[in-house]
This record gives sequence, structure tokens and C-alpha cells, in this order.
Amino acid sequence: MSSDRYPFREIEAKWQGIWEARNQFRVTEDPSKPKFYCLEMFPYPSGRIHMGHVRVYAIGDVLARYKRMRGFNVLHPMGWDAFGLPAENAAIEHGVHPAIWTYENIDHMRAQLKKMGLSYDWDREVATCDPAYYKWEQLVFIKMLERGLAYRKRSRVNWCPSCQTVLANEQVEAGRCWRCDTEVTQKDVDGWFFKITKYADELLEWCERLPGWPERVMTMQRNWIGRSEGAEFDLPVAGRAGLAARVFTFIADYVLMGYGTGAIMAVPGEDQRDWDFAAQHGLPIIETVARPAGFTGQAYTGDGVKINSGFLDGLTVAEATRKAIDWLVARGLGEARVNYRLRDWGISRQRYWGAPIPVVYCDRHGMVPEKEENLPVVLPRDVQISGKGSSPLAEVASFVNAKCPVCGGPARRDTDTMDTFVESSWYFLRYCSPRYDQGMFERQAAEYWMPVDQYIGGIEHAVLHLLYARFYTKVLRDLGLVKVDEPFLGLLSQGMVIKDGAKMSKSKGNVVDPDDLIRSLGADTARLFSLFAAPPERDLDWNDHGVEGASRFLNRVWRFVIGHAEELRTAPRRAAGPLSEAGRAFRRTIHETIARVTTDIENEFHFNTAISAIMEMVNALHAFDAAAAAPREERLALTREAVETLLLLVGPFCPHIAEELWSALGHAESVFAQRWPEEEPAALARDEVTVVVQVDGKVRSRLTVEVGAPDERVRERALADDKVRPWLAGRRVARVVVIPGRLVNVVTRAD
RNA sequence: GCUGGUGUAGCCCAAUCGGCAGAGGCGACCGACUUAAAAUCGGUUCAGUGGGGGUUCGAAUCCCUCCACCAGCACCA
Repeated sequence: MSSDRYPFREIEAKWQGIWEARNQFRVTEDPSKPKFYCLEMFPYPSGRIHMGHVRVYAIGDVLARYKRMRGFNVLHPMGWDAFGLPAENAAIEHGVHPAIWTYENIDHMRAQLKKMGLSYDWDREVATCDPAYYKWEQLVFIKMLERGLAYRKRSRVNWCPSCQTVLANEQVEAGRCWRCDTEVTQKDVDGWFFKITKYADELLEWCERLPGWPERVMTMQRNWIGRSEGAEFDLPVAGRAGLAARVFTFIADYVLMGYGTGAIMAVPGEDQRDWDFAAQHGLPIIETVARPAGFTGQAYTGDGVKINSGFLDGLTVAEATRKAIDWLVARGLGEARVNYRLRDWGISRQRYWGAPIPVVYCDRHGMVPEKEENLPVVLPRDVQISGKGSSPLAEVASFVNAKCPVCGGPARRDTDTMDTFVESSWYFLRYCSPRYDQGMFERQAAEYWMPVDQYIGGIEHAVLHLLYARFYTKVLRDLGLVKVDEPFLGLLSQGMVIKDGAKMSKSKGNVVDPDDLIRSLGADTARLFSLFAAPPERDLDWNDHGVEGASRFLNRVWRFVIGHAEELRTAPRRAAGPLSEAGRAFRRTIHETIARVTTDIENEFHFNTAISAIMEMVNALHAFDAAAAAPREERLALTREAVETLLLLVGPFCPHIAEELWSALGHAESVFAQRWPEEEPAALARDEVTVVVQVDGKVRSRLTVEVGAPDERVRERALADDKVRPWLAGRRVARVVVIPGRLVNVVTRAD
């Protein structure tokens, strides 16, 4: 590794200091400007940032800085998803209090993020473990309780024996705990539920109305909600009123009791499981859907026309389903019924490090919510965390023993805490007015900033956090607190960071530490490579040589600009006379680059191709400088235009080097106070284009033709071309296809 | 099994409406500079787009089919 790299350590520290001293990224509501709320999923303060964080925060920062330069008032906040089990595990393993562990981690990770040069309004930082934060969530809990949106029941739940707590359905992955991968067992437990099923239809409908979301996330949410329509009816065990045939009835542990009624109708002809069951028990198998020609399987599960089904014969499966439901309803035999796969959200966790559930149990009055003026119900500091037995809070007498809000008599507090996904279901609202102490958030601030215009985070939250946050926002709307129906207008699900074919992990030994990288090559290089190596939605293959390449590019930019800074400071902004041919071509490259970078950022966040366009321009800049084909004055003017454009375009990606070089050119203002450049149509104009000439689809020649040349002329020139004529010898021209400005294809036949 | 995605050069990735397969980076190789090396600069190399079929003047792109990999769902009737 070379020693003559540009002084990234000094300039990165310098500009981070200047931005902070100037409060450059602090924002307030400003109705005179269009707003843009740019949000990345906040991290869990696990201790250190990893490359996945570098990637997602680099993506968000490019967007935030770019939008500011486009004139938007940009809200770009950061905070901490600070409750959670790892803090308790640390307490068990190292005897550190979860609060101390968490806040120390936050301090460390904040410092790490600051070294990345991210343009956050740090004044809005929140930590969800702060009582001033979770107080409002307790208040909303009470309001949900009043409206029947939060309820308590005993139920069979998913239990993680390792985490010693209940898990929601969404938190079980293939029968294992989403966090620790332990096999999940079943257990009967009393607990609190949020009535997310009440919003199932609305959550589903809005899946069609969020075009800024990736289709795959919406598909996953639709599948998760799992709406299905059918009918529910009583099947008389004897008598069989109105039903045509005898039906066998089995009682067996063959079905899911928790879904629907626990009774099913078996259709062995059209369901392989039922086929197997029928075959095993010697039952008749009646085909009720016509098999397509050539079908050789047993049960047929595809679509088709009904047969052997009386009045349903001849209909498709979907039509028959609807008609059968109508038939049952019309005869009063049953009713239409919608079932969902989605279950209510179980939020009780038998853990310490979470927001207390603000209810007490009184011998006289039963379950009673805490009074509003007594909120927050503060998590007690003094607690023994052993990792064994029941909820740690149950052992804290001073917490458990409470007064009944109704009668003042002795009562016991609920000793469970809320699922930490509750905190992350509204933090984006808290950022709008993070220090507001009269409520969850200030109404006007939320009305100005919400919804989040662009949300960025990992695909692993496709149905967890993203579904909960959508639900919670709708609850807040129905409580009259917010106006928006949905929290996130656009969603970008970024891919994982991979190295040597696997996700980075300690056990695989393929971890790249962001601190090491920033120390050895700088934050701008770390950002540049993580943005350049792949489009954001795809997995990123980390490659140390590739990182070197990113560093090399920034060094190249540095050397060129510093080497020319002095003459560029006094260079004319525009060349006096008309440009030379070389000058016109170079200026076109500059403006084409502006157009490409802008569309790449705007459409689909293709930062990788935006960066490659910038690299091309830098290559062109070196070539233009070396060739010295234009007069000196013109060369200086164009070099100045190119370099200034370059720094503006590079700024969102690599902000420190852009600021330093911008100031080296004599500018007093921040590069981020500049307007994003716009391409000049006149600079893009060409008089001539290259047209490819094909004979029978194979490229045989190229023509340079003036823009707007009539097809007929281009056709004649193509046919007369020296490189084309030999391919026409002995053949007849059957057809000539002319695509203006692009290509000519001469189609021939044998003579 | 179902659903969605991906498959282009040795590697990471590009390629507007179907119109020159290659922009950028990495690697390798050659040259310049150097006593030498590093760094730097310049250049060269390399695939016919996972396989097969179809539509078209023309297909990485559209259609059919098969394969591989990734992700989600999966006794939800």
C-alpha cells in the first residue's frame, strides 16, 4: 500500500468538524421549501457498526445530500433501536447493566457513524430505551386498550427456550427463533395482543397503492396476510339436508386446529395430501376438475373445468367456488367467511430490557391501566438478571407492588415488557419533533415531514418491522394523531454484503471491519466502493482489490485538482469565442455526465452506474488535458467547468474530498450549499452521428452522417459503401431497414 | 411443491423503445518512468449473454421450455 495517498485523515476530520460546528445539517420545518424525508432503518446498538451499516447509511446519505442540492428541505435523522435481548445477555455474561452496556455501545457507534461523514441532524437523535421515548408508547397502549385494539388472553404461543420469551409468528423462521436460531416450542401463556387482524384488509389493499415499494416485499406481505375467501357451514352428521351424497367423517390430528374451524372437507381428487389419506383408508376418489390432456399424476391441483359436481359442472374452479358459497348462503345453510393467515401480534415479552406494559392488577378491580399522569412507568434500574426463570421484573418488589389507579388499594404491575418492534413502529414520527414533551410528536411537525419519502433498509424486515410499522401508523391515524395512511412512501431494500461467497460473519472469518477500512483508506473510499460495487438492491460482493480501485480513483481526482488548482482559481468561467472541435466534444462529455448521473440517482438509485459515469468523465478530463488540442484559454475554461462539475457530482458520494477540493478552488461556501448542476441542451447537441451498417444483421461498416439526414440519403450511402458492397455481390437486396441516427440493415437474398 | 428474483469477459458489474454485446472497476499481460521496486501514466487481453426452441430485417432484451443459484412461503384445505 502506498504512502503517497491524499491526506484523507486530515480532511475527513476537518470537514466533519466544520459541518458539526456550522450545524450544517440541522433542519426545521420550512413551508417555503419542498420537504424530503430520507430515512434509513436505525441500528440496534450491538457494539460496533458492520459493513451492512456502512452500505445502508452510505446509500441514504447520497440521497439526502443530493436532495438538498436539488433544493429540498431534507430531514435525515439517526437514532437507536435500543431495547433488546443482547443487552440482557451481556448482563448475564459480563455482569454489566443493560443500560450501561447499551449507552456505551451507542456512544461508540455514534462516533463510528460520525467518522463516515453522514449528514444527519444529530440534534434529533433518539434512543428508544429513554423513558421520555417509551412514555408515549405506553400512552398509546392505554388508548389501544380502551378501543379494544390491545387485549389480553391466554393462548398457546411460540416460546424460545433460549431467550426465555414468547415470539410472535413473524418472529419464528422455519420453526426457529429469528434472533438466536433456537428451536421454538409451544407453551400456554397469558399475554397481550395487538389487534393487527382488524387491519388485515386495509394493509392488504394498500399493498396495491404503494408503487414506491419493491414488488417482492409487497408479495411477501400479501402472502403473510394470506387472505382467503370461503364459506362456513354446519355439516349435519345425520340427515344431510340438501347435500347430494354421503360423506365420510374422520376425527384425526390431520388438520390445524387454530385455522378456521378445525374441520376440513377433503378433496382427494384435487389435493395430493387428501389423495394419500384416501388411498390409505380405501376411500373413493372422485375427480371434480377435468384433467388436462396428458395429465399423468394422481391429485390434480391445477385450474380447470368442474366435473362430477352437479350444478357446478362446466364452471372454472374460481367460478364454482363463488357459486357454491352463494348457494349455501341463499339456502341459509352457511355464510361467506374470510380467513387470514395473519394472527394478532403478541407483544408480551418475559424480559427485562424493554418498555414496561402500563397496567396493574388489583384484587378488587382486576386489570386496570395506569393513569396517564403516572406515565411513564419507568423500568427500574435495580434488577437481578439471571437468565433463568420468569420475567426479571417479577423479582423487583418495588416495581411489582403498586397502587390501584381506581381504588388506591394494593395492586401488582404487569411484569412483562413490550416487544421491541413496538418502539420501531413509530420512531420515524418521533424524529419529527424528538424533544416534544406534550405528546408522542408535535402535530404540525409530523404533518410537515410525514410520510417518509424514502425508507432504506434490509430485506430481512420485509414482513416484521415493515408490517408492524404500517399497522401502528394506521392505529395512530385512527386515534386521530396522524393524517397519513402509510408511513413509508418509497422503500429501498438493499442487499447483503457478501465476501468469499457468504454473508460476513465472525464464524466464517470473512469480516471486514469498517474502522480498519476508514483508518487505512478513508471514509470516502469506504463509501465509494460500497456504492460502486453493485446496485443497492443486489447483494454486494466485497473485494479488497476493488476497494483499492476506489481509493486509486479518489487519489487520481485529488492529484489532478490540486495540480491544477492554482491556474483554475483564476481561469475564465467560459471560453471567449466559439469552441474548437475537441473543446466541443469534451464539453459534451461534461454535460452528458451530468445527465447520466442525475438520471441514475433519480431512477432506481443506480449509484454504481452514476459513479462509473463520473469515472469516465475523469478519464476524459485527463485525456483532454494531455492532448492539449484546444487553445490554452479554452482549455482552462473547460477544465474549470469540468472540475467544478466533477466536484458537485462527486459530493453526495464522497463528501469530504469534494469539500476540500471545492475550497481549494477558492470557494468559500460549502459544496453542499451549491445547486446540483443541470445539463445544457446546447452542449449536448451533435451535428453528426455514427450509423452502423449491417448486412443481414452483421455489422459491416459505419457511416458518419449529419443529424437529421433523410433516410433515403442514409440508405443510398450505406448501399454505396465500400465495405458494404462486397457483401452484396451476387445477392439481391430484398429490403433496407433504416433506423434514423442508429443503424441501417441491408437484407439480402440469393440471386 | 408454490411464488418471486438472478444468471453477460477470470471476477464485480453495464447495455433507453428489440438496433454496434462493453461504460466503469478489479485481475492478468506489455510498455513508459526508476539503479531497482512501489506508486503513477499509457496500452493490450478476454465472453456472444445458463441450455434448447420460437417470433423478428435484427433478441442479453419478447414468447415457450428446461437447468442452476438465491430469497420468501409451505400440511392454511
